[in-house]
Amino acid sequence: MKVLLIEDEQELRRSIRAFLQDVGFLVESANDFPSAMEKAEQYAYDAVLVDITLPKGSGLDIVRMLRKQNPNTGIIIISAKGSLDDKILGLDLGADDYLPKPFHLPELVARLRALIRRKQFAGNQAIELDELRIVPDDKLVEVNGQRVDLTVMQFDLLLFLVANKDRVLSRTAIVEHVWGEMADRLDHDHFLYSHMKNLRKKLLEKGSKDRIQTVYGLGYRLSSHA
Amino acid sequence: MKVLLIEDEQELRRSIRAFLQDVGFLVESANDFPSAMEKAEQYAYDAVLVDITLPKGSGLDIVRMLRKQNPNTGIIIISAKGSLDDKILGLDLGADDYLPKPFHLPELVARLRALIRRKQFAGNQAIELDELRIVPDDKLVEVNGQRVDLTVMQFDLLLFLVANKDRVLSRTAIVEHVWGEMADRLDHDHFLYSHMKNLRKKLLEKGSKDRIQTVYGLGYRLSSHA
DNA sequence: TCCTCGATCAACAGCACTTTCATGCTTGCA
DNA sequence: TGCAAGCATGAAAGTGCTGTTGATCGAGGA
Repeated sequence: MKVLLIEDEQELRRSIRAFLQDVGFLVESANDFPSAMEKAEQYAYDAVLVDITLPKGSGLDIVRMLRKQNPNTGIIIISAKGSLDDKILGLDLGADDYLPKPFHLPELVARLRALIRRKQFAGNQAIELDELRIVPDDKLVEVNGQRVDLTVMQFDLLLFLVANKDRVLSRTAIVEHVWGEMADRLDHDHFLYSHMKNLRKKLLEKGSKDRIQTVYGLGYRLSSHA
Repeated sequence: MKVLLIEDEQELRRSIRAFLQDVGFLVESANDFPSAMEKAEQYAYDAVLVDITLPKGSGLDIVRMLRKQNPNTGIIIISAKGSLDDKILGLDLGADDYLPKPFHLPELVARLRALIRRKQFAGNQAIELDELRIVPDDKLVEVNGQRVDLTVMQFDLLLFLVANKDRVLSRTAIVEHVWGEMADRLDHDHFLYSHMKNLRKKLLEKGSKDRIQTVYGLGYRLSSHA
């Protein structure tokens, strides 16, 4: 996994780089706008981490260019400005995630991993698992060629399960990823039960295999070879 | 999270131990070289804190041994010698971090937590033993490619056995490591018998080799070359 | 405005897992 | 060989987790 790190503060750049390399990424880095642009144009990365405030330019321009050039590159904005505008603008331009400084490095790694996994399923490519077919961009799910109408929540839930197939996912992890920030509430589990039930029901009704398994005491797992 | 603390100064050892336990670590400690070596060899810890200057030996030898034995154990050197040589030597030998005395305990905890998290991310790899395959993060166990559904207890138990493969583990040690603090109020032997039985049964059912051996009067051992 | 549908939430019933218990088998040693 | 201690087994009790049902709430459409 190849990552481009665009960050002008030397100390931060070093620590991020070291940490990422520690956990197995290949890292290249750039410390100002021109060199970042050059590297970003020249090579294809799996993911790019970009600071918004750079010497001689704005990270937002890099985001714009990257997105135009290659839709498969994951883009995470890291920015000191906690400003909502920046966040919205960045995501509008096509960034995939936004991480305000200061952040914990393991958090960055987690998001990076999640992003790369997601990207593998992106594009307009369908994900196929025997009888199950999912087209993320079209929000389409089919079982044996027959369309299954899912609500947005159910769709996102299914996508997250499929993107992490054969892994046990904790309820907490699921809620955090699918419902995002509003996950602070207490009574997570019970409303997840309901959504799970509805999702399973709809899939089974259409004749899908019983792929979503409950792992007692841990969470859920979607099996690829049911 | 299990930590081994190797430190000869009694007062310091006590305060570190107390502090770490307060914030939720399970702590074992050793106060001289031989006993440290014994414990370090005997069990797999999540992390080891080791003082360089010890009675009857050097902490550096412990670092060397630990690193050779188990790449997944985090190692932090704590040393009064601020000498650069020691630091470099220690890190070269495979320690993950270096903390000169005197230090603040919260600082130690912070580094310890960071280290363990990093190690967990790095340790995302599967453990393979012929027909047996374990992916800790996915809570996945496979025998000849076929999934084995284990309960949480069974999984933790198996992981501990595998992490200490080819080593005889006493019942007490197993219970303490897998069940942690609540180990006191349990009827040790009897319920371990049950869990062992269930674990063996599930593995054998899927066609695994008979790896878990009973060592009469001592405990159990999981063989890597069954 | 009412109506419908989906999201959320609480309560309860059922079940899986854990732990204990009673019993019988195996091992090491005299 | 016999006996004590150590170990395995199956069954059953107890605990906590999960699925289900159904009520409430709010958004969007008629």
